[in-house]
Amino acid sequence: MACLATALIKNLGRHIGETVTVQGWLYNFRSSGKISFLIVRDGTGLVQGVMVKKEVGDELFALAGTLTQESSLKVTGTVREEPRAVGGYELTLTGLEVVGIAAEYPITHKEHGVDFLAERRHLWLRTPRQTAIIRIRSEIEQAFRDFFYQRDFVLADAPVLTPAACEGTTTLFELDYHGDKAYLSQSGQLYNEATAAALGRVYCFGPTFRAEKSKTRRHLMEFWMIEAEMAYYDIDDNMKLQEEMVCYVIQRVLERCGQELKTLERDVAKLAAVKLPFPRISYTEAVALLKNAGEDFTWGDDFGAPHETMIGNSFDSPVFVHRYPTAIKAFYFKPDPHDANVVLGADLIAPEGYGEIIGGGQRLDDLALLEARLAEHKLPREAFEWYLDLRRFGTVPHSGFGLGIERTVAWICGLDHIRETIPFPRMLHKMYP
RNA sequence: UCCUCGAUAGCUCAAUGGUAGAGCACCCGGCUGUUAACCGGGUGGUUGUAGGUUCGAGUCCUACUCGAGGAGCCA
Repeated sequence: MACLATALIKNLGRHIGETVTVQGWLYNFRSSGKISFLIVRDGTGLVQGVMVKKEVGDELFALAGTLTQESSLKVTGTVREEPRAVGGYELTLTGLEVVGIAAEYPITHKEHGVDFLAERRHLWLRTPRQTAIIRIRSEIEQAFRDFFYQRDFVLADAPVLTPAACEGTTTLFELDYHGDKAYLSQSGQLYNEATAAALGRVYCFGPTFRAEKSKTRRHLMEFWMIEAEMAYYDIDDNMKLQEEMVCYVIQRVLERCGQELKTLERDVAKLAAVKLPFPRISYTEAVALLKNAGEDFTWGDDFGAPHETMIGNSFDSPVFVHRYPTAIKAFYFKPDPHDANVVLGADLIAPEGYGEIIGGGQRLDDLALLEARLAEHKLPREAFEWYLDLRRFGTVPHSGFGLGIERTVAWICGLDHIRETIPFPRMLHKMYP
C-alpha cells in the first residue's frame, strides 16, 4: 500500500475529504458481522474508523476481527465529519496494518478499584481521563515557565542531593554519599536565596522528597515544586506576584485545555471565578474565623487539614493567610517589624478543600538574628555557614515561595486524590511500577 | 505511629451460620450505524493467610498480611 500522509487525531478537522493514516492503538472494537467500528487512540484523541465488509474485502475485514483491545495499528481512511462519532470526525477505512496484537488487556472499560489500577499505572495512563490530567499538568508547567520567562526570571535549578536538612523539621530520605551522609532535597529554597543574590529574580523547578509517614489524598513521598526567590521583594510584593502567577496559569488552562477539562467533568465556572486580587487575612484573623465557625482553636497552634479546608471554603478564590506565630514557622522567616510574635510568612490556601498550595514569605536578612534562630532551632551551624555568607556579603530584603505542582494540578483538575496528578506517584509503601 | 473500614471468579460486586452467584472480560455463534453495542451458548473459585467456635463457617471469634480513608506533618 502506498504510504499516505499521517495525521494526529486532534488535527483530523484539517483533513476533511483527504485520505490519511492514523498510527495508534485500538481503544474499542464493535462488529455486526458485515460492518465494524474500530475506535483508535493515538494519544491526542479518539477517532472511530468504519470498515464495511463488501467494500474492503473479506481478508481485511477478517483481519480487523482479530484485533484485541490495545493492539497497535495503523489505519488508513478518508476523513469526514460525523456528529454521531466521538470527536466529531470519522474515518471510512480502506487500509489496516497490524503492528502488534495485544495480549488480553487487564484494564477494561468497566470499573476498577484503585489498588488494581495503581498496580498497573503504566497501563492506566492510557485511559482518556489519565491522559487528560497529564496534558493539563504539562500545560500548567509550561504556563509557569512562560510566566517567569516573561518577567525576566532566570531558571536556576537547585540540587537534589543535599548535605543537610533545609528546615530541620521534616523527615528526609538519607543515602550514602561516598561515605558521607546525604539527603534527598526537601526544598531548593536556601539555594534559591543564593542564586537570587546572583541573578536578582530566580526560580527552580524539580522534585522534592519527604520521608514523612503521610498517607492521605494530599501527600506524596516525591513531589514537584516550583520555587521562586526575589531580591528586594517584601511580603506584599511576594503575594502580588503569586496571585498574578496563579491567575495566569488558570487562564492558560481554561484557554487551552477545554477538551481535557470536559473529559474530567470539571466545573470550570469555579476556575473562572478565580479573580485578582486574592483575599488576604492574617493568621490572627483566620483564628477568629475558625472560632466564629465554632472551632475550638488556640492562638499559636498550627492549622490542621480540616482548619485549612474551613478557611479555604470561606472564599471563592485562593486566600492568603499571612503573619503566622514565629514558633510554628521555620527559622528563616523575617519577624514582622510591628509585632515580634509573628513572622512575614504567607501561605496560599486553595478553594474547594484543596488546602495549602503555596508556602512562602519574606526571609530573615539580618545576620545576627539569623544566627540566633539557627541556635534556637538547634540546627548545625557549620552546615549553614554558606547560607550565613549571603547575609555577610550584601544582604538585601528578599522573599520567595514554593508551590506544589501536584496539589495545584489536583485543584485545577478537580481530582479527589493526588495520586492521579503525576505519571508515577510515589506513595507511602507503594512505588511500583 | 495512631484511628476507622475492607479483602469472595481476570475485574466490579452479591450470597439469614445450611448446595458459592450475577454483570463485564475471555472463547464460540448471530447481527450493515454501533456508542461501556446488543442477542444466544461456554470456560472460569484452596472465599487474603493461620488458628478457633460449631453437626455445619464466605458469614461468628483471635492473630497476622495486604489495601483504602482519615489524623499528625506538610506542598
